[in-house]
Amino acid sequence: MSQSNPQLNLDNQICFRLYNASRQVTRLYQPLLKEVGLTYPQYIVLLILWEQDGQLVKEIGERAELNSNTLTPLLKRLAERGLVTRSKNPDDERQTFIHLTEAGKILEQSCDCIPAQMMAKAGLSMEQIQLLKQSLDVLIAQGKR
Amino acid sequence: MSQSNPQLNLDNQICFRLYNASRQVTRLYQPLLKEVGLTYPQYIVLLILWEQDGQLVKEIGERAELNSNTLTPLLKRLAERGLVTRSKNPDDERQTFIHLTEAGKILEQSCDCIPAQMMAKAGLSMEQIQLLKQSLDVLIAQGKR
DNA sequence: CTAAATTAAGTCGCGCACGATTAAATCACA
DNA sequence: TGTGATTTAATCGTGCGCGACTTAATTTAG
Repeated sequence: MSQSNPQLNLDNQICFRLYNASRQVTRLYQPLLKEVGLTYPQYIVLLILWEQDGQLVKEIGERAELNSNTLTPLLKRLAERGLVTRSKNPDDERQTFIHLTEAGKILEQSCDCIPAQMMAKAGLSMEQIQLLKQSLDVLIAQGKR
Repeated sequence: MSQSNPQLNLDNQICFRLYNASRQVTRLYQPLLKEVGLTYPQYIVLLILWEQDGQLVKEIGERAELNSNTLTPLLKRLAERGLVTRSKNPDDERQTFIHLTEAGKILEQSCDCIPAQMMAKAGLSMEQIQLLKQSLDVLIAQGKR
């Protein structure tokens, strides 16, 4: 151990685990998402739209914690694939509404089985899941202060 | 709730929290890392080198769970900033050794205070940290199966 | 001893993330 | 009513992540 400061040790660093765990989970999703031709962030955005269709870019951004510099190109790709439409709000031309197309709505059914498959892959008990959720929510809340 | 499948609901999805928490933590690090001019992945790689200097690209990759297609450009940037050197192993010319420069070693001292500051920012108890680590380790292990 | 297989690093292309900036529309209010 | 401030989306540049591939060196198997 050439480490002077034990706190710098990677094994003690929550940051490193979080960074890796997040990428591992994305990798776990990949084979499932590949079947429906979606990337992980695209899937997140569609989850938001399946929850509530016809949202503004800003509203999707607040839910996903992503800004227009990430969302605009992503949404354009979803539009090119015919999963969503992008239309200006005539009452306020600064705003862009995102609506699901029929294809986008139908895709929800194809994704129905993904959460259950992921739960199985993750290998966590319901109890562990609950604890993990709580800890992550604290971290997420801290970032917003 | 326009949601047919309750498992698809974002609030129930661990994936979404993990994805957000990971980015939030990166954002929490940013003001601290900006002072030393590092990105978050660069900091991770330097943590690995501060733990053990003189590693192969492959070894760093195993520790960080990153491949050469991510590491090579990142290491080149660190080399351009004079924090590491890249040198072929004369005994096996396929391999590239990464060594810290003096500047790279000195930078460790500047980063000494980062873990403690992050612990304060994260707002988690030691108990919560331990639980979080355990859950994340399970997820990370699942990804490797 | 050489041909095939393996290994390590690098290259390429795409899609995020995100800071910084811009442009346009709307709002506030003097 | 005009004008400066604010809001919203889009644009731009940089740096990851990662799948797919290439290149070069080394190992192995026959």
